[in-house]
Amino acid sequence: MSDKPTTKDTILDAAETVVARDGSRHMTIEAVAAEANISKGGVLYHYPNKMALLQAMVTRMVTAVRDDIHRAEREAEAAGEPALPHVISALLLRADPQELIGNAVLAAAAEQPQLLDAAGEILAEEFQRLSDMAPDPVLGQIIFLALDGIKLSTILGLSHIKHVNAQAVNERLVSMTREMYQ
Amino acid sequence: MSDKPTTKDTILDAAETVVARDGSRHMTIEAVAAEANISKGGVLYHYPNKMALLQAMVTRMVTAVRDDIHRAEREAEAAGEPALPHVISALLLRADPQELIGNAVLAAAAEQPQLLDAAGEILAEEFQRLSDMAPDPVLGQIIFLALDGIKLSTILGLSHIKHVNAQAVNERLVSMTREMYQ
DNA sequence: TTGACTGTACCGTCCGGACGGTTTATGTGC
DNA sequence: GCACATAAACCGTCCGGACGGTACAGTCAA
Repeated sequence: MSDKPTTKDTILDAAETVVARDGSRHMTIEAVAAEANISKGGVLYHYPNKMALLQAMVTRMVTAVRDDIHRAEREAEAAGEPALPHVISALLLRADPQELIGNAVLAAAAEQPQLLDAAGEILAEEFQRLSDMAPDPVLGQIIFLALDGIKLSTILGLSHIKHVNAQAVNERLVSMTREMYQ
Repeated sequence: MSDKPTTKDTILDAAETVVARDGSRHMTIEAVAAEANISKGGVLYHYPNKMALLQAMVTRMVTAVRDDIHRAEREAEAAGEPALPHVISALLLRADPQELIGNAVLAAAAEQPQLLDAAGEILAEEFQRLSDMAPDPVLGQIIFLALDGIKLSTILGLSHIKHVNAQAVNERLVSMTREMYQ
């Protein structure tokens, strides 16, 4: 089931690669096709127009994040532990191929910011729900915001974190979460 | 001296408005010109090409942030207090016209990600220096990351914060900073 | 036979940028 | 106070190239 990625996913991967490397401005259908080793007609066969491609990029990202969250919650429940620390470290350790996921956000924001409205709603509800279940909801929010800061500045190439001991920051975020439960 | 904004600044404001409203993809020289009530030729008189315009947007943003930081540091020194809490609340309270500043980052990332390299270096050094002077540097980093999360998700229209008591988060970030010094 | 493509050609539109004007502001000499 | 010069600020138009999208004939494996 996980052997060969579908062509649709190959195309989405290629699109994210192009965005990360060249900027969303240069994410043209032709460029995506070339990156995916597919013809332009082939891309348009799977996604009838560019909007559909962007929508698919955003949807894939949101569901990937939500699945990670839910998986971490199930693991926590199975272990009889509070969910939040599991969720935080899951989100920190996300094995995004080359940190690519999230370039979907850039591409969508570039073409039409409203494309992100639905995604924003879903993620907002998710994070609201999670931080509300923390003993200290405000601190929970702050931790999620720090996660956003890490991810978004990485995507944008603002290298705050590069020079920093990222490992220390990660560990601290997890331990801060754990300490709320003591 | 501060009566009439220069045409150059009017153009930069217009560019940020367009990016925020229509997406960086639609930030064309014509669109910027229309927003600024200037002709296309007029824009190209002040910025010889689009790259120069983008560069100016980024530069203005970086210097604005740096100036805010330095001003807060001077105020803290004058009051004989530690700098960090002043800096944090200054950055939180930035009176960006409509939160526009920072769309420069989006526009630049869209056209050519390398445009942000220099800006990223400058901001990284600044934040490194600031968090190093905190009693707990890792916590300082985390607080700065939370600031990034707030600003960047606002720019991208990901509305995590909207539903949240933003006031409470802000106050908590400041008080967390203060508590480091006790 | 069908679905998943390839390849090429083409159209309409948009955009960056060049260019040649034209107006406006600022002196400068008398 | 005025004529004039000069440059800065700005306008309107045009061109070449790129891009999104369409169309369609052909390939090829299952």
